[in-house]
Amino acid sequence: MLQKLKEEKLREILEKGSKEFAEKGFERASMKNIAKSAGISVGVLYKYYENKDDFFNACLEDSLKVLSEKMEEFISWEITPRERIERLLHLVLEFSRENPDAVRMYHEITSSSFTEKARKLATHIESISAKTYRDYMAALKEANLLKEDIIPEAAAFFFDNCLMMLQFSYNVDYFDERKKLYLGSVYDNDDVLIKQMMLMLDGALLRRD
Amino acid sequence: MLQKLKEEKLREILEKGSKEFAEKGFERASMKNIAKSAGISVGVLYKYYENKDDFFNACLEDSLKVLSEKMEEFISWEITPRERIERLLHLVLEFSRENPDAVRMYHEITSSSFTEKARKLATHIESISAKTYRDYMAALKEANLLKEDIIPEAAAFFFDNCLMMLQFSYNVDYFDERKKLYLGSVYDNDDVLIKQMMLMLDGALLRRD
Amino acid sequence: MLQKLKEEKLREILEKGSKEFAEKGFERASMKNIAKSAGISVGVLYKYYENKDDFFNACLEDSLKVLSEKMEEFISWEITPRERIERLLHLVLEFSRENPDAVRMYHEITSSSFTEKARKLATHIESISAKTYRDYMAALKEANLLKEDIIPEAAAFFFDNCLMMLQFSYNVDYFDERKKLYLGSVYDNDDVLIKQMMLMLDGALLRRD
Amino acid sequence: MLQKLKEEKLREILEKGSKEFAEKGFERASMKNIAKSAGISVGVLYKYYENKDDFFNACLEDSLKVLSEKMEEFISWEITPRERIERLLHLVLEFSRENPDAVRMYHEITSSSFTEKARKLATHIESISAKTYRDYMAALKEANLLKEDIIPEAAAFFFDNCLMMLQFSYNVDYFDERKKLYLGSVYDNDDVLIKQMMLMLDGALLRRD
DNA sequence: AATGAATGAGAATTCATTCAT
DNA sequence: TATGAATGAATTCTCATTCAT
Repeated sequence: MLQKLKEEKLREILEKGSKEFAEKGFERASMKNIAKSAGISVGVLYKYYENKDDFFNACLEDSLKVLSEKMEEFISWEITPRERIERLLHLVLEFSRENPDAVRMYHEITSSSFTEKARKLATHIESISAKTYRDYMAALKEANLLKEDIIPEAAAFFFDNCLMMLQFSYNVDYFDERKKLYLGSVYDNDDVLIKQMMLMLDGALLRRD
Repeated sequence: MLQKLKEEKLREILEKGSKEFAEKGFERASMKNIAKSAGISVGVLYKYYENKDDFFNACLEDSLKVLSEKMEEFISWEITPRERIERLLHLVLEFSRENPDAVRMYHEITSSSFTEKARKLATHIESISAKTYRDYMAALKEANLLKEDIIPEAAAFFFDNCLMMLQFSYNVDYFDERKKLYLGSVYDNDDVLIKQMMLMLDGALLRRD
Repeated sequence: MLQKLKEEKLREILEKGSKEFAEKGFERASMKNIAKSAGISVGVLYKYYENKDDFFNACLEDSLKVLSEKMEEFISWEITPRERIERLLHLVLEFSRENPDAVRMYHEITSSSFTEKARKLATHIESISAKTYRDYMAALKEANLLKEDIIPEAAAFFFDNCLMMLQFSYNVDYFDERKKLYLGSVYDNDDVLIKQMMLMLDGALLRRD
Repeated sequence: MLQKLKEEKLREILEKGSKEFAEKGFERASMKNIAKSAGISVGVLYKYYENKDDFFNACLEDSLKVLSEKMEEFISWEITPRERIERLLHLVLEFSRENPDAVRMYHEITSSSFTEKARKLATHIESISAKTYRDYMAALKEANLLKEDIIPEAAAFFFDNCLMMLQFSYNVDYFDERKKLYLGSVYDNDDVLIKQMMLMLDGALLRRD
């Protein structure tokens, strides 16, 4: 019972922390604020986490855990390449919608001057998706489904770039506004956008049958 | 003469400011540092600019000016669509190489919690490229060169997303490391990457002739 | 049995407390640390003692108790004045060796800004030795053994000063290093130092026979 | 004029700092308090000094400077050994009276857990007086004025111990009260005490002529 | 007009003390 | 009764901004 409560509290602390970091960025986020919004005292924050950096890493790790779990699914699907791309696009948007702060925190660490540890954490996640996508593209190549002339690694990079921008576009304020600039609020229709992305990624990567 | 001197000084101030902001991010950048590296006193900084935010905006504006100038060229070229894409990819990398701080500052404002003014400034630039790319895609459509089924606005968005990631990949530390994860240092060959991007963008956007 | 256990525990608490206070000084000593090293919770510490000050006083009192016991012995010895001085020097060093924390805590309260209570406690001990030494010097005077012209009270003060510095020199880091500065490690020989002190105290206080 | 003002201000800062450190000890002294009592903002304190430790060292150094200057005089006097001792006793009291905070700060660092730098500073001063006194005792020995059997180093140590206790007794609250315990307020007469100390030190160290 | 010393609000962090379990 | 998690006041230190010189 006590354990249960603790876990719930810990969860709330991480969530409120992620929220603050996602909204304000590392520097502008305030430990006092986070404590307040999580309904605890600063002391607790420093009981569980050594310092602000450490706490940020914990929030980040917590946020990215979900992401890497999703990634693992990706491999297991037994579907055609086109379906896979489509499903991944859906997955990405779904994840973004459910974990906006995760995406925002992720974007946050792409900013300059971050702790070694935060960097490593993010790079770890990246390396997972990098491997996943590279393997996938290599498999496509093997199956003669990848366009001739295209290097699998470059394809994987291109593919992830597109997905990353998609995520940012749905969660990071700046990119969201930018998306509207391009698509207007008319096309603020996820299905249309996904279909379009599908078409372009298909054309970019896959051999015409 | 005095005017001339001032302008040069102003130039240096903006450059040194952009450098500091690009390297350390807004919060970690220090007004004192900037003044020092520009060879002036903080007092002067505050004579020209109301506050840190205001000065950041000035640096950003200065950095992005070059970007929007380049953009205008884009429209004037009289070349085939494929050439245009290739040339743009080259242009983007060239710009990145010559103005790394511009790209980094640009990336900086994509971060959370920025001033209204900085946002507007960036949005202004974005709206220029958005219009440019949308017009271009519309023209392609008109000329029946854009792939059937593809909405020009979505194509423009997709296209700019790719270019943006390319810029970040060449200038923002985090994305640079990420690029290496995907491509390894083996493919750290700009020409190969550009050619690959070309192939994919071509396949994504343009009708098969 | 329970009482017995408690007493042992109390003993350990006081000892570990004295150790921490002696090593780190009042401010840097941590209640949590003390509790931990005594194998209890902070709650218990605050059950027995009102606050840090109060606990410090208890530790001090405990440490100084031994000192005042030793002092009482001093009076009972039936020996010549010279023997008495020599024996006291030995006693002081012995005490210092067996109760380094007591000496260090004693030194600690000589520092500025201590509680009224701690002050009173120490003053109480001091007043015992002051009386003891003054009585002794008065007795020497009576027996015409004290040097002519010397006021017994001044002699007692002088005598205790010497003993106090001796104690500090053997227990307080700073004074230990200082001792080495004067005597070098060559004379880091207690017997020689005591003999020398003897000679000087003898010459300072006692009438030439 | 500007320089003059600065120097005066600096002087006040160091004095107010020394006062606070002398009165409350390092830990209890508050930078905010010190700034306030010196009529400046905390920022100034941190402009001139890196941190609290650094500022403490500066205060200490400033306080001890006077002490080491006085020490140098000691060597130059051309007087008889007995006169020298007497004059030194006067000097010590005079210094104590004029620089009570210096003595208190000095006593403060004899407490546990101090910075390496503060330690070195104090040890430096100590080493000067150690050398001075040892040389002096060696010279006395040479001139056959030191008591037979007494080792000059031990004599120097003994001598400085007495002087140190004298200083503490006149400046550090605790030792001041202790002095009264021994001497009562009746003998709170410096001249008498000095004369008595003279007699005892003479008897302790010097050969009977 | 230029300087850079001074200001002081605000941030991170610590730790004696309390109190729910 | 014992525990140790939680509290929050207090402390050090930073840095954008001001303003006397």
